[in-house]
Amino acid sequence: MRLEEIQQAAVGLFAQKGYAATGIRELGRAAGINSATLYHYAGGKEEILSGVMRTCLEQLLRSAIDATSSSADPGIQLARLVRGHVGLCALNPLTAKVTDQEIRALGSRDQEALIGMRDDYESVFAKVIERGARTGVFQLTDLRIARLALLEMCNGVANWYRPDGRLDVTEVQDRFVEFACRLVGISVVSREESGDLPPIRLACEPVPVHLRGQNMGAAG
Amino acid sequence: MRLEEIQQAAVGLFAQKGYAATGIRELGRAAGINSATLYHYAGGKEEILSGVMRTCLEQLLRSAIDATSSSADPGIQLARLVRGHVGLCALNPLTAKVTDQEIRALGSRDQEALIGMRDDYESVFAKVIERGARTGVFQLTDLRIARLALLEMCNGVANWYRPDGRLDVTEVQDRFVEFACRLVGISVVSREESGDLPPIRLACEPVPVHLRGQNMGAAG
Amino acid sequence: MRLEEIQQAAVGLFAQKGYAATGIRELGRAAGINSATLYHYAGGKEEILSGVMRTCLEQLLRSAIDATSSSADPGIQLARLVRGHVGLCALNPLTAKVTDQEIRALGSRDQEALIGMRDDYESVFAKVIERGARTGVFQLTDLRIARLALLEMCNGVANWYRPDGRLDVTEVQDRFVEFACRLVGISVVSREESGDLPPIRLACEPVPVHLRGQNMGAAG
Amino acid sequence: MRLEEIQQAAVGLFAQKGYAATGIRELGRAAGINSATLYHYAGGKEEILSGVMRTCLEQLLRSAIDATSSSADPGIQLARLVRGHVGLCALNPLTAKVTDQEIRALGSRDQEALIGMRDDYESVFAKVIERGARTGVFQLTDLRIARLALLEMCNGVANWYRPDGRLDVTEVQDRFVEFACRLVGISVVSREESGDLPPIRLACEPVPVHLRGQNMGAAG
DNA sequence: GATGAATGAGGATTCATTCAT
DNA sequence: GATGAATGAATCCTCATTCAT
Repeated sequence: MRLEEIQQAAVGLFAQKGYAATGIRELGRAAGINSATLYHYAGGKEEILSGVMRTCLEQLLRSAIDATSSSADPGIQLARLVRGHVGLCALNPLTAKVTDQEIRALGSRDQEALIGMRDDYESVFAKVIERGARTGVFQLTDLRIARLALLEMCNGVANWYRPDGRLDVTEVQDRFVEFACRLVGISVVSREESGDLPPIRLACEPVPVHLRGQNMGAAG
Repeated sequence: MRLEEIQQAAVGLFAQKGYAATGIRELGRAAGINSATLYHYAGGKEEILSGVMRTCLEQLLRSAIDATSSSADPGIQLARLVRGHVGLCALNPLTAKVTDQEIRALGSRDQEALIGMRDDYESVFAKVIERGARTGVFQLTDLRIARLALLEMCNGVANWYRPDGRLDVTEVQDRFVEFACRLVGISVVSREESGDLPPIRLACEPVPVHLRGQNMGAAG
Repeated sequence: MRLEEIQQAAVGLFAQKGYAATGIRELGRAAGINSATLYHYAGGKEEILSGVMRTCLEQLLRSAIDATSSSADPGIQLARLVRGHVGLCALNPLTAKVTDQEIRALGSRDQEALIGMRDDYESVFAKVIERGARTGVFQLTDLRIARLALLEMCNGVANWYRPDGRLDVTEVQDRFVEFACRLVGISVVSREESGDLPPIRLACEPVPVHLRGQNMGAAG
Repeated sequence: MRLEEIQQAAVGLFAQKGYAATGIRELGRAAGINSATLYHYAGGKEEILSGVMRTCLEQLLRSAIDATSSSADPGIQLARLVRGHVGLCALNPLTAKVTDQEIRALGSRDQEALIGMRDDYESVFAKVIERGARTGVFQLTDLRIARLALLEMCNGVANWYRPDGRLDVTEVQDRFVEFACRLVGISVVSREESGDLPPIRLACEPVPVHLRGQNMGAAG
């Protein structure tokens, strides 16, 4: 689909140079089309950004619901939340980075909606942490600080992980589950208990170089 | 000094809207001067940004050297590094955020120099972690991931802490020292062992509203 | 063609006010388009200038080669060079004036290239004069001074000749051939021997008022 | 005197970059003073230019009157006019160049006055040529073309002659007297008949490098 | 006499977007 | 479906000039 190619090009540029510093002609060039054609498929610069962010946040929300629905144990829930978040950030680092950093670029309409989604997502973490602490499972002094530290740590994955690097996604997920468990003061949740959430590649994430041409038909 | 007022106004806007999305007239308006006058004192938009970032990174580097020079214990060194980093991020959240996110906006000349400083800073963390792991003090599987997780977690403070909020800086520092110790698998380093580093307010950090006018003479 | 209209407007203004004193909005207004549109067709102020100068110098070079290729007699060659140069300056006075005076306004890249072309052109004169003097045909004491005097005299035509004035181009050419011959100390070369070079109007030369609308279709 | 230093700096820059492309701060820097101080002595950018041009044209006019007052012979008068003009252009090439090229930069008030002076000067040439032709001494077909060719040829000296070069001023004057005589069709006027006009260095002409420090007191 | 500070106006250029083709 | 053409608004920055010190 043409829209997704445009989104991929846009995510790549937005992640690298920032939304405001990326020109619409530049976007078109990266997508291989005229900048006017871009409006036909994607409807404008801001709409591209909001579409990408919505895709990302929807997936995060779905992932969070999955993570918390199959077990009532706060430790397992937390581990699965972290595994899902880190998985998404590792497989879609550019999309995740853009989603995390460019909300400010949106007009108030989109901004409010997306901030709402992000708040919904974070409140899933907040509730798990709260229940873990209240039931005495987690050893935490300040729940809000713990949640923020945890989320920032996980978000950070998007800043340095690259799918074409030496590290396996699962490896990184394992480490972050371990960090998260230590952070809240529980023993590490095993991969068996936290690991059946297949990480998902978003359509808007640019395809890394080492995967280029893999699933392309005769057209290319 | 006029330059510092300009830097404060700039940091405030850069943190809120991003460097690229902030206009020079807007900067002048925020600083209470004509945009042309701004060039007289600060020499241009990019120079303002690079000056702010240099100030911030220099302070971080100084802080890191202090943190690692008074004790050879990796745990204590790590705790002091974290305390210093979190202290700076908490007292200067906007400056820290801008420094963390806008390196890409600089020309290659400044960019290289500042990336070099940042790398120097991070390598202090890397060395402490490496020694802690090698001596069997820290319990870590992958040192690089641990360092990145730790740094991102600490950097994140700049994204949510506000000096005019309910949280005390010291409180946040304590929590993050605790998180860091748990992360590397050691028992928590006490405030006595990690805490004699007075956090420093940078001249370029905008003065929060609740502190405005506090130390101003009759002139204001 | 749009580019040529822009060049004509530009040459008119550059000749009148100078390159540096001519604004880009002013250029757009004179060409009947928005200043941004001007970039679409012409690519910027300096590019307009360099394009005009290149056009002019290329024509001069071509003319000089023609002038020296059909006869080996230094006197005839000189007469034909002068006839060509004066013809171009008379038919394209504004373009010639701009080409002569605004090299300094260009960046070093274009400047070097165009100075090279001008030097090539002048060396054609130099060679003819040198051969004329060496063979005893010309009576000259200092060849370099003679060449410079001759060229400046001819260039000057662009400063005062106007195609819509009372003087015929051919008349001016005849006078200058006469002057040139006297200058180097030979008897005047007849029009038959020097005159079969049709003077050429450059596309970038603004159309004088008295010729406006002459060859324009219904569209205008 | 301070004004003359400023004028010298200005003439140097105006000749090199053009009036419009020369900044007032640049002027100050070249003169070794603050741009605000420059207003104290010279009264502004345009006033500097008009002052320089007036100095130059006044000298030319004086020289023309001298040239035509001591002999009634058109040939001798012409030779002396040329000798004077070339002498001034050779000794003050930058001033002469600026005077010749930047009238357009002035406001209408100054412009009219200076164009008037220039016309007065050129009419001296016109009258001599007219009388030479009417009395049958000069062999000319078109008097106006001859005058323009002659003047442009002489003006051109300012474009290539440099006082610190290999050529002697007197040598150049001799050559141009010769050219002028040939141009109007008379035998060459001897140096004895045309040469007792000492060329004058204008106060606004920048001192060439090879003469620097020659007449400077202990102050420098 | 000399200057740093200050500014409104304007410099060239790029912007996101629309529209006729 | 796709694009070149077109533009008003905005970009960063420099301008010549004034003035209080």
